[in-house]
Amino acid sequence: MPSPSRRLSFDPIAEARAHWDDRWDGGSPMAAATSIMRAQQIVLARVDEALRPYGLTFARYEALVLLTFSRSGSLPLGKMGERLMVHPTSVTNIVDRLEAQGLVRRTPHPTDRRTTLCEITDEGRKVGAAATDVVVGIDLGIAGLSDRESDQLTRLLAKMRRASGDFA
Amino acid sequence: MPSPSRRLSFDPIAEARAHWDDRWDGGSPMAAATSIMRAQQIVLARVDEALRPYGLTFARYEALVLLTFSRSGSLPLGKMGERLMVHPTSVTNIVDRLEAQGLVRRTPHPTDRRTTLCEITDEGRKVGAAATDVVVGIDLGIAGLSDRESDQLTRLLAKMRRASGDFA
DNA sequence: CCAATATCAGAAAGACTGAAATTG
DNA sequence: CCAATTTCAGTCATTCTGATATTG
Repeated sequence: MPSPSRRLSFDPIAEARAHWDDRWDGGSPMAAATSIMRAQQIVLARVDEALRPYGLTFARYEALVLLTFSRSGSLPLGKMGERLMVHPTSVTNIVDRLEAQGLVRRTPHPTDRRTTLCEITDEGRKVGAAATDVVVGIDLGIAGLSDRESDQLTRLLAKMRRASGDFA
Repeated sequence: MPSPSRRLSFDPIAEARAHWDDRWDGGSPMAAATSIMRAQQIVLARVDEALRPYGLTFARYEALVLLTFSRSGSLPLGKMGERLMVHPTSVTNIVDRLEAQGLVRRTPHPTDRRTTLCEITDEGRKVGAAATDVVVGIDLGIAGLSDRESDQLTRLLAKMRRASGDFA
């Protein structure tokens, strides 16, 4: 449990919003940005807790899922970094750990010998599936929203991500 | 800059969503949770970059703003931890650094001698205001949204946070 | 004696910089 | 010779656990 997080009796962001508007312009984006930061803490705490029994962090879990969803079950490390938005050296670290757990293996790229492929193992698929069962089973913090609202949230964040250059 | 992050040619979450729905229920909350995680990376990267000239991280900046907005300009460390959702030892660390920068000072609590107050200094108010000018000036990643959409986003996330026990 | 508060020591995970090795 | 890919060494900031001192 990352945060002892006793429940507050009020919404700290709504309160801060009032102060923002008193002194600065741009209260809307500021409140939205702060909301994103805080929501992320909640989601991350729950997911990491759910993944702990599997020896996975959210970052490693995401890598595993990415490989599961890929056509060949393998991807160049560089591609993984792009998709997961992580530093090249962090990819190395993530794959190191997954490989030590036997969930992925490094294989040479068939044509480009500079690149290394990361391939998910059978065990990796098993663990990934089991972990996903747990993750979809817990309340991700999103449970307070209907599917319609969840999708609306996803859509708004997609618009924001697109404008930020996350994708085209 | 945390992520080299070349722009992708597609939305990775929309793509993953299709795979989710093929194999599991609960695609909506999963996509929303993943969107939150990814949006946070974008916001954090931009804010941290903007704050670097001031020697502040987002966590320390938030602490500074929290004190600025407080009535007396000071708060017990424990209260700060609750508000910022950080571990008690992390509060100690944050305040240590802010104090070393001369932006806050520790003062004894008038009645409860167990607790320590963290008080913002004049310099802290100055730096906090200057940093805020920069933060509201940059594109937080939210610029792709109208104020109306930003507020909608904030509202959805507030609903989610409330349901998650963030506040009552 | 118990609870709350803050701190400390230590460990761990993560992310970054800068450099190197290999290959296209 | 330059660019791309990955790795390594090292550092740094952060965060957690467990323990401790102090006080209510």
